[in-house]
Amino acid sequence: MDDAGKTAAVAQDLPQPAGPGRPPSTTRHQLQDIAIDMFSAHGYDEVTIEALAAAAGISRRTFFRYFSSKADALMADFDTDVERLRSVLAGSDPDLPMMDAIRHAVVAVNDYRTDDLARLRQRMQLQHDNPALLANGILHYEEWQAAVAEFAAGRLGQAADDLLPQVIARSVFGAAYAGFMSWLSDERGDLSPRLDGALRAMAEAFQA
Amino acid sequence: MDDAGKTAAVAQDLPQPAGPGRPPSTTRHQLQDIAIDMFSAHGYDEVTIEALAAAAGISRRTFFRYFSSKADALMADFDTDVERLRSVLAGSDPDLPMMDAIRHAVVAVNDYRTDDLARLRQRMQLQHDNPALLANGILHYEEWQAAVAEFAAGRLGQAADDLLPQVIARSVFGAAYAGFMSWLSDERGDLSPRLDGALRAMAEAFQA
DNA sequence: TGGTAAAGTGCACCTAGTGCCAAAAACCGG
DNA sequence: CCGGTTTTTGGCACTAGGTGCACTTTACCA
Repeated sequence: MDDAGKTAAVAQDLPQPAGPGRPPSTTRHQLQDIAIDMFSAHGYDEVTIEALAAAAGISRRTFFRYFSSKADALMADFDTDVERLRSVLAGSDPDLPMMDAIRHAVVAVNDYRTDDLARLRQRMQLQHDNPALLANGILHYEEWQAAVAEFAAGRLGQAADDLLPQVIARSVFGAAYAGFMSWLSDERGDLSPRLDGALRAMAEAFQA
Repeated sequence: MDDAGKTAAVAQDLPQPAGPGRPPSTTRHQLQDIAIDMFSAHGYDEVTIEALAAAAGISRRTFFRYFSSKADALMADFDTDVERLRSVLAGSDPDLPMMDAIRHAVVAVNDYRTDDLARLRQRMQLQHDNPALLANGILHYEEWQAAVAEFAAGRLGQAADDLLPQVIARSVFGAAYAGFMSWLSDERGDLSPRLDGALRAMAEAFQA
């Protein structure tokens, strides 16, 4: 399957067709990469949007055409991740118990290639170190939780904003996030087993 | 026990002793009340700190001596809530199963009096309606989760940042938050049963 | 009455974010 | 080759949150 995995995230950034009008000077991904590097190197607060835009060869004003906020520069592809989560959940085996289906989907969606994983680690590290990034991140995670809630609701024959689907979605997220943090604290560990372990641990913990 | 419950939160705002130096013009609670009212009435984004400070009879600069940010104006007493959670957890019956202890503590800490509950509802509503407030809130909730994680770690004989305590703390928070949201969506419902129900639902959901 | 400590205030300044409008750079049909 | 169209870019002015610093106000105490 070559680099089809990468394409999923980059695709919408490179619509080769090139219709009329002036072509974009850069892409969200390019900007994200620059942002990750600069934030990691000098600290989030110390990097002004001015400097970031300059490094990318665009103007300050143009930066805000690519991202609605400075913190969002790290969330370029997360929204597509949520889309992938949605589709994986939708296509999961109906005979599989709900929690297993969710766990498999979460692990599958986060099965990045090595270099993407390194990038993700940098991003999570920044988010872990800087409150502003964590705060902003949660706004995106709401969508992630909504995706899980909708799936759970479908399985349970309830509405997505009913108590049980929400409890499941939000506690699953919490467990998954703990898995991410655990992975982050280990210099050399794989993400998938951490996520799987975290979600299994939750299920087990609440049986005793 | 009269209004001892209220005192817990207000106490540190009214240190009657009055040592040397100029006495404060107001309190964090007063400011919070004003903020809740103004935000609810005109919308969070529309209320400038200038206006808020003016309504409280202080200067813009002074506002930032009470709160480190505009959004924090709604979090005046949350940090003391976390302290209460910590002490309730610490004093819980060692024979009680961990999850029961956590559930009881969470419910107990959120057993507000009627008027405080109305205030809490307003606060949660604002937080639900405004992304900036939700984002800021999560920063405080990290402390809440840390309190639960430390308790769980103690019970399990692990470190607070080990995987399992973190999974428990973060999933419990997720479930509790779902309980809060459920309570919020009902015009007339009690908070305690929602929280209790949410935490029980989580335990049950992960057994099947 | 003067001193000291704590709180308030004014001011200058930086940066994130937005609205508006003009300029640049691609494409198209003639 | 040219003018029109479309899309992105960029400059400019402006608002508002947040901070550092120096100074003033208001209390208590000796």
